[in-house]
Amino acid sequence: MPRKVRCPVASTLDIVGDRWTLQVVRDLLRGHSRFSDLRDTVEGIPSSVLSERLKLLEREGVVTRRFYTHHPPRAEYVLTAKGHGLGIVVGALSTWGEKYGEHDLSLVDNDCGHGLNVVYHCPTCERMAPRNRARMVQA
Amino acid sequence: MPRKVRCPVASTLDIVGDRWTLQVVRDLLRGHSRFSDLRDTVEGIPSSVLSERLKLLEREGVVTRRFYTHHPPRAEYVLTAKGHGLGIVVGALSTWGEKYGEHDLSLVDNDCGHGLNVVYHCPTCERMAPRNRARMVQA
DNA sequence: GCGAGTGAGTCTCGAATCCATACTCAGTTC
DNA sequence: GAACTGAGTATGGATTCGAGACTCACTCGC
Repeated sequence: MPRKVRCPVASTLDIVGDRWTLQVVRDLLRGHSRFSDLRDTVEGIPSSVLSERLKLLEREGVVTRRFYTHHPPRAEYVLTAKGHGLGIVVGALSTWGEKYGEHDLSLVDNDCGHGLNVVYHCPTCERMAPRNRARMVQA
Repeated sequence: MPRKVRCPVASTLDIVGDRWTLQVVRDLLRGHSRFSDLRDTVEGIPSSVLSERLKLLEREGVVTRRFYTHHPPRAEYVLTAKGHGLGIVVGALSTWGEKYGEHDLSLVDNDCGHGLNVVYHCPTCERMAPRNRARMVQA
């Protein structure tokens, strides 16, 4: 139960603030949707933890569970619009990780094939904002 | 000890994948730099956890510890360039949190005062990329 | 029809973290 | 010189994590 009104960073971290959840979201974004698929692609996750995280994400409206077979119950997990919104968080983590380490995955634009960054953008002025202009303020 | 070469999301989460670390970074970005200051602004953090996180962040080159008084040793923590790079991650969490809940803080452009978003950007083509064009690929 | 296999989890239990609270230590202020 | 402050450390019970075994309901090959 989150406290009444708080910092949006804190309340987001209540949901995704652990080592695994955003890796699950990453792989859901990449099109993996079945339990066993996620267990294999999210390296090192115990199935008990995966099971818990998926339940939490479902409660929070980030994924929906859909049965594609009922008779042996076989579920797949798909991101809601809210869940897709977490893509940019995963992208930001990826961008930072790519910059400061060597990895075998990277984030690219599917059209042009170039590497992508994540930047601040003011939708009102329709322009990008440099990082040092971003401030958190009391509403 | 991170395994050799991995997903940049996973290795970033090795450092910041917990409930507190990105809240500490958020407040460092807002200009809070002393231990007691952070303990008060990061709501609910136990001082032992804050102490541990700051040590980890220092080891990882995200913050540096600087003594502004030696005689009673008084330290302050400042973000490195690497640490400032995490700002965009905090921004992305904030943007998502603001969209899906009520809060009393929000992320704005310091110049124009409008609310900020976080978006993908291709630095090569110098244009923004819609979320659905972002892909993680094998390098 | 029967044994092996598979997908989607649950169970168990020792190990690692977390968190609240108390405490320390070196000055500083009243 | 008593109380306070800033910057942590220590302790110990509660919680969560993680590896692996287990379950359950089928399906497939023979």
